[in-house]
Amino acid sequence: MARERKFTKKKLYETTKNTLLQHNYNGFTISKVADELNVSRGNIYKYFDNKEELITEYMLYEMEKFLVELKDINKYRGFHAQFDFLLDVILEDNETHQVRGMVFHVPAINRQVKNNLERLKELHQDMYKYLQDFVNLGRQEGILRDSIPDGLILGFIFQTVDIPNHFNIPEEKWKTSIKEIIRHGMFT
Amino acid sequence: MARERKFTKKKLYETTKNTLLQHNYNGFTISKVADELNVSRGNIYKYFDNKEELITEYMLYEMEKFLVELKDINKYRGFHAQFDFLLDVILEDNETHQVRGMVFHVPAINRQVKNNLERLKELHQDMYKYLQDFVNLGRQEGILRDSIPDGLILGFIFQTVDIPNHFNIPEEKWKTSIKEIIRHGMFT
DNA sequence: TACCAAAGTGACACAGGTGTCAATCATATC
DNA sequence: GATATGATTGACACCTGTGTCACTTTGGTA
Repeated sequence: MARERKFTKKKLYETTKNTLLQHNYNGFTISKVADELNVSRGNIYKYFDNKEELITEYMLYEMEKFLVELKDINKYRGFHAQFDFLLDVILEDNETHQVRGMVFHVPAINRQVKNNLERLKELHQDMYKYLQDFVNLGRQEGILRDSIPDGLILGFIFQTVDIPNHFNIPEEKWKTSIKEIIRHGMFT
Repeated sequence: MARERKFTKKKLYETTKNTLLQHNYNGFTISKVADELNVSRGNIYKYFDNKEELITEYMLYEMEKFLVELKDINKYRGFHAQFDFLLDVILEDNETHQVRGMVFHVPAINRQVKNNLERLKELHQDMYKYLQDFVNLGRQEGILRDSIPDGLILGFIFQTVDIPNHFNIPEEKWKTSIKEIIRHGMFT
């Protein structure tokens, strides 16, 4: 029918993610993405009207992927098993969670972007429902400290997985240490 | 002698800090700072040749202030007392620590900025000396878990104080919960 | 092999930020 | 009141990124 595309949607999203991680929302430009893909800027505008649409659509893609994974948390019985699963999932692609925080920087410049942002908000609420069930289970089983408010429990988990591994501690050691520190802190 | 200034250096630094927090390094512009101060852009260039100089000099100002506070850690005897002091200091102006992370985005565009960045690196190392002594003390006193590597201990503390308080938990409750969770985790 | 639809390009006008500088303004001091 | 000095401003030229669009390229199909 027509010419072959120089990049797939997946490759484009991957580049979007890397560019966001490297330069943050404000340093993100279509030019950088185009350069990275060895493609002209105009080409990208064939698929996305502006960078806000590209970014929000990439975010929807990531968020939907994450929710599919997260749903499996209910396959696990007991809080301890769910905790282990959740941490594995989050640690696996913690980069995604860094990107998620940038949502607040995206201005709703038009109807399309506005819709995407609203849909993202919905997905975010879905995510919180699963996580809240998880926290409730922990409370029921008497595993989570009563003195720590719900808002801090989840904030704590998401913040902890983003600790930069500056000293390049090996991945397995890193993961088990992170879990241990979340469970029992750093004091003996 | 001459006309009165429309803003003090302190006020300028304060605005710089707020603008950085709100827009990140890449969204930071001299225009925004000037607007905030109700002053013309050109006026700010009388005191700083470019935004990199403004930002790095502001960072030096904050870092020096922080180090003066941090030095007092040695007035406290025993790891528990030092831990309590350190967390109070960091939680007090945790915004400053968010800004510190932006150092890596500042390009060394000229000699002056390069010097500032080098000086910042030195101060950062000074800071780490104090913190490493603190960690060593915790190890000596057998309070810190052996299984958790040094690199994670400090990363953990700095990351934890940046947890966003989305649910507006009252400050005192927040602080004590943060300390508790760092000390003993969220499991019973 | 000629066609044509989708993929891709580069040039254009525009928007906003940068850094400079001559001109203007405010005020302490004489 | 005149004056000198430092503060402040706004206009200028430049740069980078944006979004658009007419045009070119590619390759499957009639």
